Amino acid sequence: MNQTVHSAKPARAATPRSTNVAPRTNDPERTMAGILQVATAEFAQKGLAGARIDEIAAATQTSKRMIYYYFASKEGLYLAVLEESYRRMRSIESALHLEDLPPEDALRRLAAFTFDHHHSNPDFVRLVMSENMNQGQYLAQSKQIQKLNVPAISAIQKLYERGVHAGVFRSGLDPIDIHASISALTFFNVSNQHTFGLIFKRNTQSPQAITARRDSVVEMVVRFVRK
Amino acid sequence: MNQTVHSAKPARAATPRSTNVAPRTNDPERTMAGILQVATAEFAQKGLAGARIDEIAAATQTSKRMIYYYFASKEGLYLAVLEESYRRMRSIESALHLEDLPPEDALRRLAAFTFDHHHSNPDFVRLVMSENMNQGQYLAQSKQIQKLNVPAISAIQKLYERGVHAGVFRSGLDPIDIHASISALTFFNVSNQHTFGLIFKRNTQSPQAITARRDSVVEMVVRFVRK
DNA sequence: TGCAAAATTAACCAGTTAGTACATTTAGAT
DNA sequence: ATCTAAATGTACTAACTGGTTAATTTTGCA
Repeated sequence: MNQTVHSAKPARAATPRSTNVAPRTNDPERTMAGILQVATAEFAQKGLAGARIDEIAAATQTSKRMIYYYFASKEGLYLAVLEESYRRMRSIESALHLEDLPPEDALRRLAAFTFDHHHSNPDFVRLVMSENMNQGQYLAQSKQIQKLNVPAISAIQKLYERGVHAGVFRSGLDPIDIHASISALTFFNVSNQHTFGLIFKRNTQSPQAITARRDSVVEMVVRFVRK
Repeated sequence: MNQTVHSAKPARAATPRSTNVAPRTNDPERTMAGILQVATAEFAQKGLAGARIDEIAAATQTSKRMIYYYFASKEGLYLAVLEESYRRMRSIESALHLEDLPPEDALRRLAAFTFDHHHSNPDFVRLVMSENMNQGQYLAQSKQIQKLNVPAISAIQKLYERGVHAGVFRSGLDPIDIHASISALTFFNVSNQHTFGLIFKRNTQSPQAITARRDSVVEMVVRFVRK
């Protein structure tokens, strides 16, 4: 499947060798990005052990050799995928502007947003599941990732403290604990959809079911902190 | 590692062939149970794709041949492990006697019990994670499993209805939705412990942390249904 | 323009892994 | 005691899979 790359760069007509074959164009960034994109889908779908380097290579516009050239090993590629996914995830989270809303509205918005966020990024959810199956051993190797948490917590912390001062939230709660509950409720909805749907014979992913579940999750979070 | 099996059955001194080698004793049930036990640990640890039949065989007192004799394939063994785990899990759940308690106490007990249940059965949690990575395709094949859900829901349903009639729970809630929330909060605590602990630099599994988290989960559930 | 480093390709390889062929032994029924 | 079916062990294999070797092409720069 080595089709012509419709790159932004113009395909120069360099040294036409034998036939009218398009010349190779070097584009490291595009090559890496392409590999990462394909690998993300593959690892999210099948996990680290289930993913196949050959299949990733086949779905790429480049070759297997390039994977090893840029990422050194299957594990190296997996870690790169993990880091990239976390980074993208956190960057989206930042633009929520919870400061402008009254505390309870802000909390509702945060919970609903997190719910939708997980729901519309199943690949991220599955990568996190996969990494937990690996006991977090790859994430533990990442120097970059462990810095990206502070903003998420500081947002919820500020919001919570505003609510306490305004007299609408009860005091003595732990922001990380609140965050854990929000994550649990919203993550599970995606991560366990298959077994849960199967056992309770419910379509948990219909638009109605999703809306109802989101409302329930938001309500649960709000009632937990409300005075 | 073919040591003598200390079976309940007496090792008959049948036809001493050449040396003083203990004679083989046929014990299908023990063989199957042994395979299942080892395979449960292996699949829970590494998932379907990561598990190795050779390693399972090596950890058993029997041979690889026996795995295929009784379970036909790696997938067959995996499904058997999944079914057995679900069955064991549900059977423990049944003896809770929630009927004897006032509704809110019963709900607290149910939530706390589920929390402890997941916490002390990480292999089960990991098998469910693994099966969700497989999109539930193996659980979907199981005829037996999908019957075991009714008791869990009917318990929570009765409890909830009692609470509504007693005027302590608000009405209009869906028992399965309540169950989903309890499951989410308790399951996540085990399933995502590695990535969560890593990112928030917390030991989420210390006795104190576990107790605090359980209290928080129970409180959250109760506040959700309370009037 | 020439050249060294970076980027890329294609073919290849050795170890692993699920699964099997075949011979043998045990258990229970007659 | 004999016989048959169930149970088991040993050794093997074909395909897969992560990774590599070695040669080639492109690119930026002096």
